[in-house]
Amino acid sequence: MKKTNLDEMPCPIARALDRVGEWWSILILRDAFYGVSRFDEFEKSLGIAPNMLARRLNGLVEAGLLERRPYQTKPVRYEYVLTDMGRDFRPVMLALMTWGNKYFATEGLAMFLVDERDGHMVDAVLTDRHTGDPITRENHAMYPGPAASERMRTRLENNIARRAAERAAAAMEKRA
Amino acid sequence: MKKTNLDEMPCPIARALDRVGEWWSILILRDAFYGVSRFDEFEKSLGIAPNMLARRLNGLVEAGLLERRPYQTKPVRYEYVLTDMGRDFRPVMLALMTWGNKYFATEGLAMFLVDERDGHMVDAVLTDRHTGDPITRENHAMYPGPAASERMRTRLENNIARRAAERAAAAMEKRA
DNA sequence: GACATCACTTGCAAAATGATAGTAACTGCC
DNA sequence: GGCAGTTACTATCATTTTGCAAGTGATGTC
Repeated sequence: MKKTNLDEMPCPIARALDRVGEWWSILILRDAFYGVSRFDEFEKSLGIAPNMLARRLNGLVEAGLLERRPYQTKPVRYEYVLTDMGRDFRPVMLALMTWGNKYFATEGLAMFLVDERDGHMVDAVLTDRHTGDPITRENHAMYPGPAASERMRTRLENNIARRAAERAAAAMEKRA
Repeated sequence: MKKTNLDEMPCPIARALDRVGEWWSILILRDAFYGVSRFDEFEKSLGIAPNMLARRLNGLVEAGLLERRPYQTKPVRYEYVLTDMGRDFRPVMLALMTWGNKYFATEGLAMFLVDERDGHMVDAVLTDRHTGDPITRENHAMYPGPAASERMRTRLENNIARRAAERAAAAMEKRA
């Protein structure tokens, strides 16, 4: 979350991190997904210092993930609620949770995803919306688009070429 | 990426962030997914100062996402490659990319996901591995598991109760 | 009128970041 | 044999960020 000027950085991952890449931001969003919205709730829930919390909340509001809105007058008090952009961040959070559960839930699960229609525990996987196929290393790769920088295009094309070569070698292997 | 002692923090999201939550870490992983593996490649690709790069690479190795291994002797030179844990981080990256593309690709796409079997562009969605249903705000929620802290359990249960009440109210509305 | 609530701000020490420069172990070239 | 080039770093240090502790202001409650 720093000097990165966007012209030099068309990468969607870098731009996303520019919004949520600071230490507390994602934890604040996590709480927002639980329905936490008030300053003191965040403060207690996270154990964060109030000045840090104020800085991060302002940052997330500026970034467009949270909206600061008054919930009472006399005295005016504000709460912080997710915008559409913020709500759309949920898949990232769930992917992070899935990964965390897989590797760091050494004393058992602390939380998991449930389908509330029938109460079953859900294993979240990324799939192709169109075909329904799971995304895999074997079948899927990133490709440069029209807005890619030169550097990015080169990197991605190198990767694509390398993968093609590997596949060709594997096919040879199989035939032999 | 700091003082957080794990006993106080069973949340899988917090633990995940403890490993990859620092500013450069995820960008380094992004490059690793493109096949970048050498110190100077990362340095050039990211435009990062070498001391920072060394710190982050060491961090990611310690965290278990990268493996440092010699690729030549005379002189010994090391490269950094993804471990299984690192490779499993890919869905998080792709979710981040999807979100970034949706909101910040103002000059057009810089990169996108392709199914290389037929070359079609993929829209990645999180789904239930078992049923294939997409994960939605309406149908899915986080539930506390056996390893949840008291605070976390309370927060999640509050959220679940709030959602149930909202659903009940919505059902009333519909009936009327 | 003392106390509590809530959303913050201020001041400051400690820690992290990052620009610049340097090192170490080689290889290849003339 | 010497000198540039490659690669993977480390060292130094100014700047920036973090985060603890304390304070503030508007209001309502006992």
